[in-house]
Amino acid sequence: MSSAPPSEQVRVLVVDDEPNIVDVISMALRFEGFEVESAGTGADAIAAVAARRPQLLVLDVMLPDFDGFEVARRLAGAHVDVPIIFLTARDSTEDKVHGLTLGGDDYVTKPFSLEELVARIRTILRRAGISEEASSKLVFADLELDEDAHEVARGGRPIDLTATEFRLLRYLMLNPRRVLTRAQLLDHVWNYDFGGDARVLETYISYLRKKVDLEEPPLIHTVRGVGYTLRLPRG
Amino acid sequence: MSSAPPSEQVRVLVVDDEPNIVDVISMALRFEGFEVESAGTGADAIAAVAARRPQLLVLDVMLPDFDGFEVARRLAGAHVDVPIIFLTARDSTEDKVHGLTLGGDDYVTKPFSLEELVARIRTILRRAGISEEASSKLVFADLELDEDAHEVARGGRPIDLTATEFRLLRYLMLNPRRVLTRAQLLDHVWNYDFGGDARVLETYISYLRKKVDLEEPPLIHTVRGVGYTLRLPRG
DNA sequence: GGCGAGACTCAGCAAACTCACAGCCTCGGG
DNA sequence: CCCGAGGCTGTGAGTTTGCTGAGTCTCGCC
Repeated sequence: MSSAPPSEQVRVLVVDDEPNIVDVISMALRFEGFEVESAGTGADAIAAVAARRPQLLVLDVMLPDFDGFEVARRLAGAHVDVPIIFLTARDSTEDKVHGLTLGGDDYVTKPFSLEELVARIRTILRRAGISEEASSKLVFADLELDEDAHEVARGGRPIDLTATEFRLLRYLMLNPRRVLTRAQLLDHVWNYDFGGDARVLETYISYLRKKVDLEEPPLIHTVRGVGYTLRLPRG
Repeated sequence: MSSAPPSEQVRVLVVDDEPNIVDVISMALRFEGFEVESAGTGADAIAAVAARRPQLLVLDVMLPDFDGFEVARRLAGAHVDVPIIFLTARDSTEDKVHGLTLGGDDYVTKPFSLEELVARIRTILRRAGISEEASSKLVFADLELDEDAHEVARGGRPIDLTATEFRLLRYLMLNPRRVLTRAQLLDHVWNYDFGGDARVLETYISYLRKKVDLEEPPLIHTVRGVGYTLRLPRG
């Protein structure tokens, strides 16, 4: 939603054996302007990489034939140098992934929010020089958010945000002046399997306001019956 | 109504097993300049998509054979990439819809107002680049309404409207210079199952006038015995 | 194992909104 | 000019919606 697709779309290969996950990720990435292929096994993944030469892999570590690390190893062995984002469960396999962020790679633990995944993808593409966008900074009025450094400042004064607060603010800043519905915010900022009380959103808006909007002109506005928006006070 | 149909009409497929709902939606959309097909079951829907290649689906989640999500899944499986607006009841199924705003998709909970539905359709077509209109702004004389930002201004001065006032004004602005009957206004702006006193309409016209039409040339005009219209004073 | 931070739930309060109603006003026909 | 139907608007009740402080639970860290 944020941006129009560039003249040349970036090709991404999504590898996961759960069709639901593949669907959700594919939809979101297509919508973000990526060209998406998918595969369900390690073997398919390697074949698809050879055939389509994607510029980035989103790769589940848990695959029916051999695991994601093995896929990465084989690609490296074949001198295919493509950045990878690993999807991992929040369990023991998480440890194995730790060393991976050393290369161009990164990982995201399931369940994740789509915002999270897209942000990682953008970061990696930027680092790899593939993306069109050079900056990792979002700016609205005197509010700044650095996606890479995970830093936020208002009027130059740094602000500490928790992970959820950060994601929420980032999504708002990606869509300034547009009213985002509760559904959109919940879908993008919370994990894809979040099934809880929708009122969390209000709680976090409240938190954000207390940290970000205490001073001067408030930027976070409620649009009753619709949702929230980031904008300068009017008139 | 709003605008002359583009050289090529946008094709919409409406899927619902309640003939009443299909009729109401179809009529409204045809009136808005869409080319409308309909189907009553999931199987029919898939066949119709294959045969007619609609550019958008309005899809009830509750269908006699298999549900709307399944239809979506099968279409995705067949690599048919068509945006979908799901119709859902305000109950447990509402939860399942969670995640749908991720892709190009969206949902509307029953009972909805036709204005609501049409607004969502326009937004999605705009986002998907299918619509002829790139802008989310409606303009009539010095009155402006931004659908994305949910902002209204008269002569540059911002105006605060409630949700209902906003829908009513939007419907008027979508049909400038045309006289809209009370029935049309009630049907489009209020939920289709609204059973209350038709005099609400007058109340809201009154509200709107106080907010929008206080200054200079009044734009909202009563056509006695018929309805209301948005136009410049004649003479 | 205890502690603290963060994520989420919950409930009560406050404000805003929707709608009904009723009396007044206006328009247009006779 | 008078009258009636149709339209307008102030008042207020009932409901919805949103905000916030307090509490629970989990998890990582010491």
